[in-house]
Amino acid sequence: MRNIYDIAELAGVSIATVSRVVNDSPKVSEKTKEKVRSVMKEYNYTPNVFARGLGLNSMKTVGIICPDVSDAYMANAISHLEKSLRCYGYNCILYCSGYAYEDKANAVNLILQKRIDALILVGSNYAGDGGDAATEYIRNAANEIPVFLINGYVRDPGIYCILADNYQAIYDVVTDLLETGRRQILFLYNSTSYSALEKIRGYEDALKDNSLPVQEELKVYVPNHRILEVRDSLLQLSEQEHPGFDAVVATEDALAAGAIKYIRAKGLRTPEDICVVGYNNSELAVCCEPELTSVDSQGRVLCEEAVELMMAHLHGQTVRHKKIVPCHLVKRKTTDF
Amino acid sequence: MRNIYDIAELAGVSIATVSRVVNDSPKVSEKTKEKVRSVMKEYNYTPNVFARGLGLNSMKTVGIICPDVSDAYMANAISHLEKSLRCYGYNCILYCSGYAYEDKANAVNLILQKRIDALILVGSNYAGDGGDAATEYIRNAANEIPVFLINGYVRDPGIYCILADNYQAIYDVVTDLLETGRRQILFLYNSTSYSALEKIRGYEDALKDNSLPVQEELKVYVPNHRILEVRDSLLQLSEQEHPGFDAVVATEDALAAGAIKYIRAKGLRTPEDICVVGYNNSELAVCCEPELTSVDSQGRVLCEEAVELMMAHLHGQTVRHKKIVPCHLVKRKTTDF
DNA sequence: CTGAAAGCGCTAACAG
DNA sequence: CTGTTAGCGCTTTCAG
Repeated sequence: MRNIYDIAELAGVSIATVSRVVNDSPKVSEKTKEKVRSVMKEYNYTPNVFARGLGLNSMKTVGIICPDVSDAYMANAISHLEKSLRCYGYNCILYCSGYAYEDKANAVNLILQKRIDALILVGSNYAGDGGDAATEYIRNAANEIPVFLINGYVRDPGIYCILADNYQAIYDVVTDLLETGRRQILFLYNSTSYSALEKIRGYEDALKDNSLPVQEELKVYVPNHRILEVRDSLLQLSEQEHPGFDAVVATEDALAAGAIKYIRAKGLRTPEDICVVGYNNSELAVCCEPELTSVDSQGRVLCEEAVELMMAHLHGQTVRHKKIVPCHLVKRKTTDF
Repeated sequence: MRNIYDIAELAGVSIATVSRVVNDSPKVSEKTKEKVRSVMKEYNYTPNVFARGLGLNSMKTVGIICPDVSDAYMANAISHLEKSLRCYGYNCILYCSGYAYEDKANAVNLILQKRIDALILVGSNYAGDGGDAATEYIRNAANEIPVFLINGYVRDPGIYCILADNYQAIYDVVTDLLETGRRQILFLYNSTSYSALEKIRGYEDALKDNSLPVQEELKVYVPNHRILEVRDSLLQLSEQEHPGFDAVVATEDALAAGAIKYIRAKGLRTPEDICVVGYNNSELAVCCEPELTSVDSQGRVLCEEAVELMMAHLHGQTVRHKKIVPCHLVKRKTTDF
């Protein structure tokens, strides 16, 4: 493995010139550039990233943290982020933090020490429930490097938020459901993250705007997203005194899949007896039987926007702190509109 | 942001001592360690990773390449790898390469420049079909740093392979199917990667060992893993002259899910008319209706083994070049055994 | 346009 | 046990 001195000698120039060629500086004659480049090629020279990092205090690397890559939504997001970042010549270092506050804060602190150029937090879990205490570590991080939240929101300088319009998406879905005559709409969720809160708000507002009461029993929380467990929770619910429902709006496809399993277990039909709407438009949606109507939360768009914003910021431009991307409902067979 | 000189001065020692404390060298008195540590804490000092990398020529980072993190199997693997590696204090840099040969080779070359300590290639796509030309870039990489293949196999020094016993898994499944009287077993695959080849071999051997012929029409290749497209391929097949089948063994749950959709579309029943067995035991398996019997390919175990091997190797121990992990069939409702 | 030289912050002999 | 010092390979003034 040769270094810059070798190349300089081989090319008959100084290391400064080699460095300039590597960085494509305009103040080197095309002729010397040619010469140096050919030598670099011949000896298969690649600059040492550490030394480079030391000098520039940057390794063209951005940190990505998500609670769990094995979650389909996040995996998808990371896939898009990685791709977009690479287009700009940036690498990704990945950290899966888990969901606990302490673990998340810890992950952020650890990854900051890697001298990354920017930090991306995937998933609205990082915004907590919007409370100040829950986001302190994010604000600290933003003091050192720009922080980008995918689908989270923290209002503070240095923090940039790219969000799907989850409020509107749910508002619209519930409104649609109401219009087709559904009256008992179950809201099924498994998180109280920022975006979950937004979805709840959309649900409630749609009801209110149609002069319908918000029934607490119709907002049901399940502790995870395992399909069969969701089904069982619902089954259990139906054995207690529960008002019953003729539609379910879920904050995630897996929950909706659980609802479909429930409907089947009860010998009911969808959409006739109960409509179901999922969220994220994942593989699960089409795997369901019947196939699930689901809102597409535009993960790819969010990620691409985030990277674009980041690049603008890194190049010294001032960028907006918040960007909202509309969702899109993909109608399949579990709804009758 | 302070550096080692500041800390040295503040603590009244030399930078060498600070460095030793940072690296927890045993040849520093507890007393000075205490002192230095307290100063580091007080001023919130963290060593510069670049300078450190320059000196040690390592940043405790391993490169992970997979064709596509948005694939459930790979996302899962990466989740486990990341977790295990972090336990040993290693970071991950991630690269999603896509499936094309050139892109894969390119990814490997790019990531090598990052001076990673080891490289992990996730998915048997990296072994190609076992041909020499298809793995040249892997062997090149292994010349510089140890390479670990998750579910791939390349026999060459410096390359370590951790594999699920896919051959045996399929062999056993097919044998089970045969024992319950199935005779026309469709083998559904969408790749000719190393592990896919192993699975085919398991399928063929099981037939042969039961004195049954291998019918080429029963090995059907589909170009992707989109559930509905798989269904359509099968539907199309049934419209042509095709021997028909009473069981399907798929190399991936999504393909099996497609088969289930097909069965439903034809108005048939599973398992009565057609048994279905999937692979990887993913979320999709339980989302299917009825729930899918699936081979658990032990992704977590594979990854943990890989990291363990890697650490042993990095610590100078000699480790075996190949490790095979048995699979495990998870029986659900699409089979009658 | 090109070169010389001073760091960047840390590690690792080498001396005490 | 502790300090001195010479790099690690590159970037970047500052002169020419």
